[in-house]
Amino acid sequence: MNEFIKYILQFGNLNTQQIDLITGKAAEMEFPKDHYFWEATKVPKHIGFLVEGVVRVSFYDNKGEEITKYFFDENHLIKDWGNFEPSFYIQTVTDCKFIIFTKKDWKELSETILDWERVIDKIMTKQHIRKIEKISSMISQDATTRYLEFLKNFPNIANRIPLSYIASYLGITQSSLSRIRKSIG
Amino acid sequence: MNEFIKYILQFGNLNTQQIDLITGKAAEMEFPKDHYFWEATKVPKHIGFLVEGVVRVSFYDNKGEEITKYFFDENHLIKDWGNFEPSFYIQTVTDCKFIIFTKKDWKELSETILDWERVIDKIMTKQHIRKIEKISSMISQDATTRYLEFLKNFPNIANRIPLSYIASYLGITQSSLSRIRKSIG
DNA sequence: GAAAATATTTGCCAATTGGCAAAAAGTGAA
DNA sequence: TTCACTTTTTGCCAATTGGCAAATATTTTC
Repeated sequence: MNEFIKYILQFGNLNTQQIDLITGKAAEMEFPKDHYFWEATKVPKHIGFLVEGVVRVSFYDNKGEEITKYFFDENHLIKDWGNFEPSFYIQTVTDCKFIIFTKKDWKELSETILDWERVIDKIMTKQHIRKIEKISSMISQDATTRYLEFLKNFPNIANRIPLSYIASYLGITQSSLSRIRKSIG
Repeated sequence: MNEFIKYILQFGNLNTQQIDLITGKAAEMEFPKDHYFWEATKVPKHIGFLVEGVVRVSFYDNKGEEITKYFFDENHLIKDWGNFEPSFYIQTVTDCKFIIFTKKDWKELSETILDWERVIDKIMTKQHIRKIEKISSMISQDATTRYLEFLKNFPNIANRIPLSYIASYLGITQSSLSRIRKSIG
């Protein structure tokens, strides 16, 4: 929980009272590895702050192949969780710890804490920009470089999640990734 | 100018008075094709709304090659214009029409118009998300598909700007792009 | 633990793309 | 127009990646 507050405080000031209000509404939730939120969106349909673990977002392309679109890791705010395109799947790829807010509670925070929405916007903007940097730096790199980049970004999961997740994220085939892995030892 | 107001109004309500305030501070500026802002950042260092034309952002990679990182086209708000990494170049690739605000005027708008910053944040968020969609859909596509995608996004410039701009944007060599062009007629 | 199911690696060959250099085409200046 | 310069195209070959299928390896289930 402290992680979350600490994270928020980087983007704006909050007094003790406001912090208490937030923590009062925040619910910690843990999900095991491989949990799909898709069938279970009922609960965390609102806002989820990923405290620990890695999540991936995937979809099925027009060939029916499942493509990993993003990975999220620690300290990532997932807003509009329920508003992802319906064809997107959200899945934990490791055990995960979230902080969840219901829509109602979130609304109350917006109304009570001046600047709340602005702080959240700032966070989302930062996340978006980082994502753009990450993705666009992948273009024009060969597959090996992209994989090394992935290893840097997600050092702890490479050998614990299916190869296919990473391969589709990198935009290459499983076989190619397997060969790349071999070649870099 | 109307374009700009029309665009803003999609993201929030403004009354006549507010609109007048905005248009009073907005300066239309035109720049010819191939104008680099880099050496001339003095003027438009603040906020620029691209009304007409296409702009590209580029940088030099570690091999000393100039890479086109983004193209922007109509109805794009360039915020923090002066805050692009110093190593980035901004250049018009066609004749362009901008609406420019000075830092001072912009600040006044923020202070006078309630929600102004929030509206702008919404716009930036939308732009970021679109960019993420655009870029990430390019990964895992072969070069021909990426070029066709580029043609869809920027239908009017493909044959009017240097091949090298497009090639580096797509992450391929000029020769490859030349061959692709030939192959798709 | 054994069998079944799933995931990964490998082999083989084809398609794509890169690297380099030369040729061709286009552009601008005098 | 002609010459110099820049951009684009092409040829040639190498490196990378894809596609498919079979072989291994790993994980799950019973």
